Amino acid sequence: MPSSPSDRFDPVSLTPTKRGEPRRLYQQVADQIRAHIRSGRFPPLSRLPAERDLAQQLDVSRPSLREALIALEIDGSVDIRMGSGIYVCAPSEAQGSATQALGESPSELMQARAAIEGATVVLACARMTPEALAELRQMLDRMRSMIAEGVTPFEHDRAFHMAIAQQAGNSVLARIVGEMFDERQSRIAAGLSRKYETPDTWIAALAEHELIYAAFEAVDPLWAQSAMTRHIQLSADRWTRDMEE
Amino acid sequence: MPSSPSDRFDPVSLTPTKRGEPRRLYQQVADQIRAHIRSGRFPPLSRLPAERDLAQQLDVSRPSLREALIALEIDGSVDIRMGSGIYVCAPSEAQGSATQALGESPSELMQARAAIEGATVVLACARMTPEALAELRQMLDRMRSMIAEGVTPFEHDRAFHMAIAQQAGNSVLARIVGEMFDERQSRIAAGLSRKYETPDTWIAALAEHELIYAAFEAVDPLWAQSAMTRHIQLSADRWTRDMEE
DNA sequence: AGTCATTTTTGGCCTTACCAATTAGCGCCA
DNA sequence: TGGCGCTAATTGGTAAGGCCAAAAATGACT
Repeated sequence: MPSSPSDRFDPVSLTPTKRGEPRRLYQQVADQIRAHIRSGRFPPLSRLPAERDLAQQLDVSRPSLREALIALEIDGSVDIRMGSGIYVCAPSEAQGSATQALGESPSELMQARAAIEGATVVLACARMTPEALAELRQMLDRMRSMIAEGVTPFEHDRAFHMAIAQQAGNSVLARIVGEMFDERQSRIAAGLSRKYETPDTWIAALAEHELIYAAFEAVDPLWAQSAMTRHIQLSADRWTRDMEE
Repeated sequence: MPSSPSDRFDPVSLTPTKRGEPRRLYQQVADQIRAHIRSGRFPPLSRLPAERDLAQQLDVSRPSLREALIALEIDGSVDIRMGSGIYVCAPSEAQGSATQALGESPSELMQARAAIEGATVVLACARMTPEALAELRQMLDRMRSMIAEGVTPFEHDRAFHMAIAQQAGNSVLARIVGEMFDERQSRIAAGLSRKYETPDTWIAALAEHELIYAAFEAVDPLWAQSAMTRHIQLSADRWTRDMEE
């Protein structure tokens, strides 16, 4: 057996993060709402849309949204008043996992990701093993087949970056890489243009992933670094381009 | 039947405390499960009944039970494994929400700092200005004079690192650098050895800072990067050495 | 008999649809 | 003007079903 005796627990932030691929839906939704709050679209003390409407806007079912709201209620981000509505708590007591300051633009986020993940791949390259390489290969293959089927490989994209960060053998770095990835995802969902999901952009992203993989296979840290940096840069370009259309 | 609207004076746990009578159902259910765990009916590491069965036993619907389970998952009481079951966490690391640090060793923290700040100085080097350089110079001079007076220049050390991160022109990076610096400081304070503050270690740290400054002055990104990486590495060495004495 | 691949079963994940309970606003009437 | 009751809006909770992942049972092959 592969015997995965070493996962579970890991309550890194307030929201449990499993290294396993599929993040549960309520966590993703909670992140999205948190991002909306931070971005100012849901100002403090304001009431957000009704459960049903919000569920539709975020494209999830109402029970899933309710689960996300419970998570947000527990960490003090929102206040749910029966029969009245859901209200954003004053930021003073919102001590949720990632209380970030405003003024962090998407491009800055991506630049920071490029810098940090660029440094991470160098470490990962030094500790790369045949097993980890095979795991990355498998992820890319599944990503490719999903694209062919017209499905958006959101989670596989995340899993690829996380697997590399994990391979760097530093749980602090892995945590930060994961948090920054989620932050981007949340903001993409926030600007609900979602043209981002056209097959073309995913094909391009896959090709860049392949390049990173090739660098790992060649055990070439500098190549891996530049490939990762370039991938995130291009990803940012695609993102902003789609947003402004 | 589940409702029993007005009994249950049991405002335990960290669940939101509302004075209003009708506590939400998921909170009541979560409390029931917590009680069962404490009473030994659900021993640690055991698997509790399947969702469907448990919902029936507690006489609530499945969505309500799931909401309760999410609350328990967030505060670390249970671990939900898809396709496998719901398991009671070991009491050691249950509760206490903000237990972020577990599994993140000090050496990992410092390695992550070295990687991230190493990448940050490269960006900062590219945007370095005479004004920023003068500011760094001033910080180092004040640091030197404080050491001479036998005062520990804690804040100036932080300010030096933060000024560089700021100069990189990326607020996301600056935030992360600050958070990681503070994380180390808090852990130093936790392990109350504090021999760390001997003048010798500060003199060494100052010399390393001077080296970083010299690299900036020469506008040599690679030199700056290696100087910063080395500084953090040596800093980690001093720290761990002092800790184990 | 032992081992590996395959199938079946278990169990969590998510959705649609429905009804009930509560609150807030509005108009009505004294 | 002020209180009262009604209605619409909104959250609370339930039921049933399909889907997918993980473990357990099965069977074929060596």
